[in-house]
Amino acid sequence: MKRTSLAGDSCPVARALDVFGDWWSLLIIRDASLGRRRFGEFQASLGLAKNILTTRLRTLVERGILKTVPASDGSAYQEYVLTPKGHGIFPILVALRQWTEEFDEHPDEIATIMVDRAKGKPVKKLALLSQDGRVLSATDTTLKLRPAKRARRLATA
Amino acid sequence: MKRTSLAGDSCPVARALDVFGDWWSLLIIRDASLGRRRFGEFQASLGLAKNILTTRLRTLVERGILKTVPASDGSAYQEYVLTPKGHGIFPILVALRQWTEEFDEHPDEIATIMVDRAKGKPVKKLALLSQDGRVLSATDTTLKLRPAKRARRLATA
DNA sequence: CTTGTGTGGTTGCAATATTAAACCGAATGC
DNA sequence: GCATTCGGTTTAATATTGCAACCACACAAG
Repeated sequence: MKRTSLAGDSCPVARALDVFGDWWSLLIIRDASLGRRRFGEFQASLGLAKNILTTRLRTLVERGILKTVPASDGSAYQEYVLTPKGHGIFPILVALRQWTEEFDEHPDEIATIMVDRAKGKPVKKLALLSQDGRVLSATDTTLKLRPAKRARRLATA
Repeated sequence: MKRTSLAGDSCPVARALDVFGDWWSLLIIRDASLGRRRFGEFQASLGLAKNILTTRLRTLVERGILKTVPASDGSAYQEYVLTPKGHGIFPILVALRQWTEEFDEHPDEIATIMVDRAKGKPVKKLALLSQDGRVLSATDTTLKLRPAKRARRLATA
């Protein structure tokens, strides 16, 4: 089987999926962003096998999404918290949430809505904007080859 | 293995992952949003086993992400194109792309950048806005229980 | 200090998914 | 008509997941 690795892929979507594109990682990250920190909290919340949770936490730490912190409630156990790189996944969670809110067949089964903490009102949909502020749809965008980074301070001739 | 189904979960993130959260589906959707339509195009582009591609395409069709259209270049084969529900996944792809662009250890390996088709300039980062237009970070948001939909036209007393 | 319990894992084994490769019929191309 | 491509299906080998049992350590009570 050997899940083909996407780490060397040139597509940024594939590269992201290589890091947290498996069945559980994003749910662990979601839980972490909701404030869960302990092994037992994740296990109880997600209901996954403990050995799987162990390996997922380990690779998420290896990849810089989570870090372990020595303690928090005084006990000698460790906790798992998001790094900045892990917090950066937040917009992806929002996008997933909003897709379900818009397209799910049984939206009545969705338990929660995301609100602006200050006002308590639902957030707006994520919008993709151009540099001059227009809202862009998929068809308004295209991909360009990334310009090669020019070598600094090295003469090209 | 029996991947535990997330379809009945009350979390919208989990529900989305249940639909296209496996190793290949999002990459197929990415390819479809780039205009690929044929079985062979997907297989060549992704390099996955053909039987897996077969089952993935079938479940994506079942779940309303893709639909088969009878032909397009006159040949008697069928093609796979995104439904509106499938096109709705676009912001998720953008969010994944932007996460890699911001946090990947080897950003020089990313081949493409997403640009505004009209102007050719890079798009801005997805922003989460409140109803009154403030940009929200993860800590500016919280989750609230979804208010139950009240039955229409039925007196509550 | 000894027993008991909860936390945070590890280890086996059975079940399942992925892969690569062979095979195959129908549709095209020549 | 003949070879090739397209779009799969089948098969066997291999990898991953899930479940359950086990285990070590920390901590608390006595």
